[in-house]
Amino acid sequence: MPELPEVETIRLQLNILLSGKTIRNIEIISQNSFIGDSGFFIGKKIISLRRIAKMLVIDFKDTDSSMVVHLKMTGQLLFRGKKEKHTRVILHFADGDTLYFNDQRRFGWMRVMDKNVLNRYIQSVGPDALNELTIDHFVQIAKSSKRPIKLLLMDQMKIAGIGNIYANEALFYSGINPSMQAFRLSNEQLKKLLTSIHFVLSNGLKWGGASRTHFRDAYGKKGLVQEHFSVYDRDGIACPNTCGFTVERIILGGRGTFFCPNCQL
DNA sequence: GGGATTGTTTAAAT
DNA sequence: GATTTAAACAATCC
Repeated sequence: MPELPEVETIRLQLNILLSGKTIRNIEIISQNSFIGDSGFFIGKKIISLRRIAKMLVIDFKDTDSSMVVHLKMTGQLLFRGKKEKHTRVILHFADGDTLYFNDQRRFGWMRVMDKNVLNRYIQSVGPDALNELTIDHFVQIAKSSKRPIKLLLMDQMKIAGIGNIYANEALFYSGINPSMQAFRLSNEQLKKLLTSIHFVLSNGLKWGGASRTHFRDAYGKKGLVQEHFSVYDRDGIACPNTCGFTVERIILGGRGTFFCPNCQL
């Protein structure tokens, strides 16, 4: 479930913990969890970590390839972890430190990615929802789409970093129905929505991410966002605005969608 | 044992 | 051709 705040939480931690370290060995426990030749990174030194949309990019000195990680639903990256049932890959560093990649459902992956391939991907994703998205660009994106606004928010090719949790929450804070066609929203509504997006994402980061089920930070700690959910995973529970209605759950684009039918029109 | 779960990709449809 | 929708996929839990 890691979305922008969760991945960014881990990136900030690992950037400090791993920068300067040299890979001694990569232990692959589940073959499918590491794509490409892991041997490529042995002896290579980490420069720093980047986040592209929901992916983590580890850059190394003197190479044209990076190590890219996608946590998908249940992935975890634990610094100095220990081997457990769902450990898929272990990075061993020259100084004896370790990084464990655990992934219960094995949807996530680590891979070797050539700079050209990575740059092509970077070109294809939209502006980062937290750091790059301007109101002008947001209006332009919204006005040119007939899709329900929630699906547009979650489309990484249009806007990068927002997943199901933060899409639902941002729409609640801006009082917009998730099914509303994007181009029908007024400039005023879009402005409010962008403010809400920045609000829920920066709060998500402040609280260390959402750990409803699997998410843990690099130290194995849970985030606190789930204690602040307004609508996500709260169907049948009273609207936080105490308007007298309860949160409803519908399916939109095949995904669970939560909203207050009274406060979000 | 079927349905729900996620983000991404690919194919099909408009 | 571009935009949009649907299905498929990875694997596991309840």
